[in-house]
Amino acid sequence: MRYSSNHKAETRQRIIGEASRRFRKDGIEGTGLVPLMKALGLTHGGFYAHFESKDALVQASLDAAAQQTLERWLPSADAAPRAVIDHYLSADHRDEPGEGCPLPTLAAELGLRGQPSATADAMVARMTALLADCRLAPAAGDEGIVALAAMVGALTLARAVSDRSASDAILTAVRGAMQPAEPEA
Amino acid sequence: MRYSSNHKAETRQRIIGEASRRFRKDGIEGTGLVPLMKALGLTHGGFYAHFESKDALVQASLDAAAQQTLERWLPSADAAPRAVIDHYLSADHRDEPGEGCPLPTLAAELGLRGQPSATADAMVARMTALLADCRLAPAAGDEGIVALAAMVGALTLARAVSDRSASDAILTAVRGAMQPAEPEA
DNA sequence: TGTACATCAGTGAACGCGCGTTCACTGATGTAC
DNA sequence: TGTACATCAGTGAACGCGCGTTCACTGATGTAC
Repeated sequence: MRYSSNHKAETRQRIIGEASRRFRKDGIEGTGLVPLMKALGLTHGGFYAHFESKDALVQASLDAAAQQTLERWLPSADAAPRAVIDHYLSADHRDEPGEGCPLPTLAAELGLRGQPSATADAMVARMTALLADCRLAPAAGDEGIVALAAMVGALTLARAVSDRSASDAILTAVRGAMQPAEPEA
Repeated sequence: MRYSSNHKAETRQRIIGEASRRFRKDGIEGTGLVPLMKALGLTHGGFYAHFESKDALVQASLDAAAQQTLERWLPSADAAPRAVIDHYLSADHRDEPGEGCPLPTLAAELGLRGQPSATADAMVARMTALLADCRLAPAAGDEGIVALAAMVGALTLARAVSDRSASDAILTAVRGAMQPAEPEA
């Protein structure tokens, strides 16, 4: 079977799209190439006509997920930053990891696979810039949970990022922001 | 070979200790029972004299890691909360996931395995109480990274926790704390 | 005190399974003549 | 315009491997007599 000139590129994009969803939803280890290709109506043997290895697909899919997430949010971020934040921290986003930000799902897995990724670096940088004017002011009674989220998030990101000094900067920034009530002398 | 009366209990504890380190360092999927038992000088067949399944070991190891982490930090937390926070957000803690807090490593994996754990609930509750008096005050220029860490951490924790209303509370608290600079009208 | 036996933590071979990857092959279509 | 051929995206069987789990067995030791 011979196909139209852009058929191969289209198939490649379909593989990346499905993979980027599955990696976020089921993790990298939890996503097999056989079921992935089958879901697209293809056989697994054809995979290697498009990618050198599963790792190459991981890289391409992570890039796609990062770009898709940023493209969806960046335009509205300046006009309505509240809406972006509300969506990020919504039950919908929590319950649909396959469609959402790749950092919470994939950062930990990249970190423990010993595969910190430059894509994570870039995404962290872009999101940080996006949030540069954001103040953190927990309501009374919520200080603990907000502090814990920042600590867990900081460690997760610091392990995922490939640039060592960027990783250090994440830890330093959050460490500096934490102001525990010191015990009375 | 028959052993002293507490030999079996000791072996069980050795398995849990090694597993809890490996799960944090390499992930649940990334930790095989064969290499795990071999590292303890045992054969894998004997595993099932101690645990019903790998999932049972995951549960026991997660409990052990949570308890160990809390026991190490709770005593000094009242006297020196700054020291606890500084260690949590240190390069050492980042680089030694096997010895550290199980939340950053395991929360995402539990969440995507669809295995939210009551142990995560309990650990989040204890840590939140520990940090209840903590104010968040990022230095100028660090607002973005601190905000991103809190968002990523919140989503990671919200996916790991088994109690739905506790999960909602994490999202709501962090959402409420985020105060973006609104654009000029 | 000495012997026979029951216990049971640990052994090691085997199971079926899904994984990532390889490879000889197919066959519809664009191209050359 | 009609025919022969080259291309190459996709097929499907096969590979070795490590996984979680099962199970018949071992053999040192505590217990019963």
